[in-house]
Amino acid sequence: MNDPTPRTAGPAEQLRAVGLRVTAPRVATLDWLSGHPHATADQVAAGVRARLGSVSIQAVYDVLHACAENGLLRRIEPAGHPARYETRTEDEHHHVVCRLCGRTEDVDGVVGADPCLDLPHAQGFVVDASEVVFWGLCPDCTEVADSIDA
Amino acid sequence: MNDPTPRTAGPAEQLRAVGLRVTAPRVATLDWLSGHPHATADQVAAGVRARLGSVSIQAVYDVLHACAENGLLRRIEPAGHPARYETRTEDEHHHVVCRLCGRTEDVDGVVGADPCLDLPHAQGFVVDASEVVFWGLCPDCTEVADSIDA
DNA sequence: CTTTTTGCAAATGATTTGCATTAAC
DNA sequence: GTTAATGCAAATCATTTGCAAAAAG
Repeated sequence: MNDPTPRTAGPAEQLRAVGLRVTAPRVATLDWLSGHPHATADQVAAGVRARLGSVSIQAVYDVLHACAENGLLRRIEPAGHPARYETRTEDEHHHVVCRLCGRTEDVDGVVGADPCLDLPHAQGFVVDASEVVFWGLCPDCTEVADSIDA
Repeated sequence: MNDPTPRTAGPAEQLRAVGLRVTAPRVATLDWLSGHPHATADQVAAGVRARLGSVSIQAVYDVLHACAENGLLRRIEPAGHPARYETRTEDEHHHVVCRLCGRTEDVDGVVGADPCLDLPHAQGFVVDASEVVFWGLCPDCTEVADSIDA
């Protein structure tokens, strides 16, 4: 109960824990994003505005950037699509991305602490992270693609 | 000798094989890129201009796009860095990318036809490709980072 | 009351697009 | 001679930056 940064800490506690000021846009962003994973900056802005009224898109970018820098958010940047953000930062999981609409979903269990992705050094690089993206079509876009082919 | 599209087909043959017109910018791009993998559009433009004289950057983009569309080039888009291109399209290999300078190198053998990356379906998606990027610092940037920390 | 955030406007960087000109086939 | 590829200028899109005003600690 008195754990300074419990697993289920609210946005305000999380922000304080990493030394960021607690502001309405930040709390609203973290809170909204926890219920809407893989949202784009625009979607976050819409969600935050629904709660707070007008918030500039630059402020949203600043919130997302500050939180990502401090480990409160994870940023996903699928090639050719706007970046997406999620609050799930604890575990290593990967993503499936739709080539057409950019819809992004989690992929669990496929690549865990897999030995095949352990690579401390390669070509003299000091590697600190590995990232897996699965590309394909989401259910909706598969339908659309099929109806065009037919 | 008479194989219409031999493994080691030159740029011109490769272009004809996929039904693209053979032009100087295209041949020069494919040829130069085969000796300079993981180059950016700007670098390709510089390389092509060294051989042909003035070639517009838009023409280079068009060449890269047309060739990538037709399987003659592979495009790599590391988050936060300009896209890079390579002529190695036959096999599934992955990449290490430097967080600072964007330098990109091949990673072989680590993730091949690995069972852990086989995923025909996920969340209802029809998956057609998986991509692995290893993030870190290249030898040069590691040195720079160390001298700053010190 | 000091420092960080926000808002607004303008800038940036990579890439794409429209259209007339030129070159491949 | 058609059709596709180039050059040039202008546009686009996501994101960043500079600076003054407002809010957090």
